[in-house]
Amino acid sequence: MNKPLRKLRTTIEDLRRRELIAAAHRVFMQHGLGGLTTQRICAEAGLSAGILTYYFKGKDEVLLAMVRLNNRILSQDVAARLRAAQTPWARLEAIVAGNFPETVFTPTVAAAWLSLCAESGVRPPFRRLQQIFYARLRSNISAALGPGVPEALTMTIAAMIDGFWLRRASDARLTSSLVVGVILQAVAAQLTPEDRARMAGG
Amino acid sequence: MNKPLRKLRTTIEDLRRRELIAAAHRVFMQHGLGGLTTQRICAEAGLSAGILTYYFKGKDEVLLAMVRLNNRILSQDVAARLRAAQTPWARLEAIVAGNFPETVFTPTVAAAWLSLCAESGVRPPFRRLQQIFYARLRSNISAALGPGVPEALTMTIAAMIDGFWLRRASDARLTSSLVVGVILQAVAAQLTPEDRARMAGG
DNA sequence: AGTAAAATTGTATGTGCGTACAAAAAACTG
DNA sequence: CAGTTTTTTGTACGCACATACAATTTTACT
Repeated sequence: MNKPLRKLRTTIEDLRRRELIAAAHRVFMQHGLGGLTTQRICAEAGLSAGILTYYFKGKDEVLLAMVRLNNRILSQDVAARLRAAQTPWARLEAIVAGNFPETVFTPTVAAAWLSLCAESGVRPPFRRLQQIFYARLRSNISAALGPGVPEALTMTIAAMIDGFWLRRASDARLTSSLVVGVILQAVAAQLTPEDRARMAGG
Repeated sequence: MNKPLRKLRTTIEDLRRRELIAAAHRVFMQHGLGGLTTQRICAEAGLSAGILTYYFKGKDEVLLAMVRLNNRILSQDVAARLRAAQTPWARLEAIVAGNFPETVFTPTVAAAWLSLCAESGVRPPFRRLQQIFYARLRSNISAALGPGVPEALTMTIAAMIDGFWLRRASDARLTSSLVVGVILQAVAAQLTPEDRARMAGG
């Protein structure tokens, strides 16, 4: 009888993997990709230094899993807000606001996010994840805007979201609500009156 | 007579410093902040490994000087374009286009730039330089737009510039001309017809 | 030419990192 | 409880880096 043994094995293995990935995520948020060391990850998880290579092939595997977790968290937040939205305009608000959660839009997190984007530009696996993430963002924006709205507007919205995150790393005064307001106002100014009416309607 | 000796001393010292800073800049553009090692800097300058600590207090001094050089290059490019511009709208075009030089707007450079921004969020000296740079960018935009145009528009323009640079690190298709066109179109759409006329006029 | 100063080299030192691994501890099985 | 497997620990190795420094070469001046 080795069924329960195997089951426990995988259970503990999955548990530890999740713990380490979550710990890596917390360390990443506070120290960025440069300060994300195996020692710190294990310490944050309350485990010993060498445990990482027992459950993972190496640091990179943890990193990729951590990025996936990061993307999942953000996407789920946006998805929840989208479900609650009733009008196209409310859906746009949901996407924009969802990309600037009050408690997360901090210089520290922004710097961490930037360090990841910089790495994404150099390392193909990270780049792929980044592209998937962006594709979903673009798709969400396009869907919210509806047909007939130019693709260029989608690009500018995505660029503004990224741009304000980049700026946040160095700007202590930037707040979530300010940024969301500015972006939404800019979008509204670029829509035709008919589009505005349609999106406010339903 | 030690006058010429002193002169030569400072001349060579200045020369070497400039060479090392320029070499650091080239290495930075290609390898980012993470790949910017003292060995590589010295090799790029055609000098030996230990020379760096002879002319600088340490790596950080070179880094800061390198960032200043980087900002100066970008600022001078924009300044030259601004001098050639005749109308407010042309000045705005100069600023936007000047932030996306064709030969520089590449994934490699974008990744390097991002790695610097990430570091700026964490290290105060870098942050200060970044803030100075941004202040000038904002000031240029505001001056080009002229009085009466809301501050929010300035923010969105700056954010779009940063955002497209961030995106460029992961997006192989993004081109300079495309991005400049999209930004200018977005700005035009947010201006009142009167403002547009005024800016096109003179 | 000769000598003192300056400039450059090459290497040594200490640090922090990722990873490998043997030993210890814990958990499970019959 | 003894045996076996799984899990965890602590440490050790190799590598890359920034920096310090003694040795060497080059330059400047009389």
